[in-house]
Amino acid sequence: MCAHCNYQNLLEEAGVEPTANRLQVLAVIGGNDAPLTAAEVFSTIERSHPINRVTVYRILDLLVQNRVVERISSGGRAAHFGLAPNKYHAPHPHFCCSRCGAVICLNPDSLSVDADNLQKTFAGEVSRIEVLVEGICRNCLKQRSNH
Amino acid sequence: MCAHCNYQNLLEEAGVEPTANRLQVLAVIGGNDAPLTAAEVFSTIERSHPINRVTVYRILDLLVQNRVVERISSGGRAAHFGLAPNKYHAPHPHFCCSRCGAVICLNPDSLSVDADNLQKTFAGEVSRIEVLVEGICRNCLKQRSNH
DNA sequence: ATGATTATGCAATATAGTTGCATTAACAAT
DNA sequence: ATTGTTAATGCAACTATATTGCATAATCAT
Repeated sequence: MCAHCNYQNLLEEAGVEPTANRLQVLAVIGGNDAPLTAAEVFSTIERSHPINRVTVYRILDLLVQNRVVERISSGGRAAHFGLAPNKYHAPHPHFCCSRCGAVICLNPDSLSVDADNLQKTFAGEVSRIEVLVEGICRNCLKQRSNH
Repeated sequence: MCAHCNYQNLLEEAGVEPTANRLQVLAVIGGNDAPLTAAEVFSTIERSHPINRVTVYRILDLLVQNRVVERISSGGRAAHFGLAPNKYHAPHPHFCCSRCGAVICLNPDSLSVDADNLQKTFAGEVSRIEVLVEGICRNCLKQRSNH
């Protein structure tokens, strides 16, 4: 759904063989405006094309490993997957509704994180900073005020 | 382990009946410098006092609900639990080692988050902002350089 | 004591993810 | 074309984590 993203190129640039299944997984994730769970990716693909659940998990791992896809820890149990930041997609925080479990991408500049001090006080190697905003989404707020 | 925290008071102020099990759970969490999984809390308590696994889950839910304890989404599968921010404990980011799974509390001012724009662009109700730093911890870095 | 409410225990179940091994596909070297 | 090699996928079984429903025990106000 993103005009800039050629999924075939994304995979090749990451050094990942662009098989049909991998392209499907990536297209489903890239075509969604909110990050999806593995189960959602699986059932979406399955509607049009037979694929195994385990294959989806393995492809997701592979794509996360190669930074094509980003694993987002939602408040709930299942991880969510979205396109990893790249030259067309700025890193951005995610919102998790603690009522309905929805995961939503927030505006990249709705929050700014200053990590300058981190290097000074922490001895590990940092690869990624994830910001998770928790609360009640608009829909759930509406429903709650209804009674 | 925290001189300021009286667990009994913490529970009472939160409106939670301070039963023996709840005090144990809270003491184990408060007495640890890094957030623990439910399984870790359970097995720690179990060593000195019989308790059911499910009870631990229920108490953790209750304490999270009442903001005595904070649920931290680590990179891995199991949630981690630490003391929720209160007047003696500033909110702080957490580090997750993607190699060994360790979860570590970072310095409260190692990262600063500016959420001013969030209200302007987001219609939900925000209750909490969680910052998760992912990477390789010091120990794993050492081990890796050993061969 | 009696009854109501809350907390805990126990067994069963659900959910998410992983593993081991078999099969198939892709492709290079004869 | 045939063979061998590697990579990708499928399938079944399994593991880890968390949740549920219902029974029992504890607590507390009458």
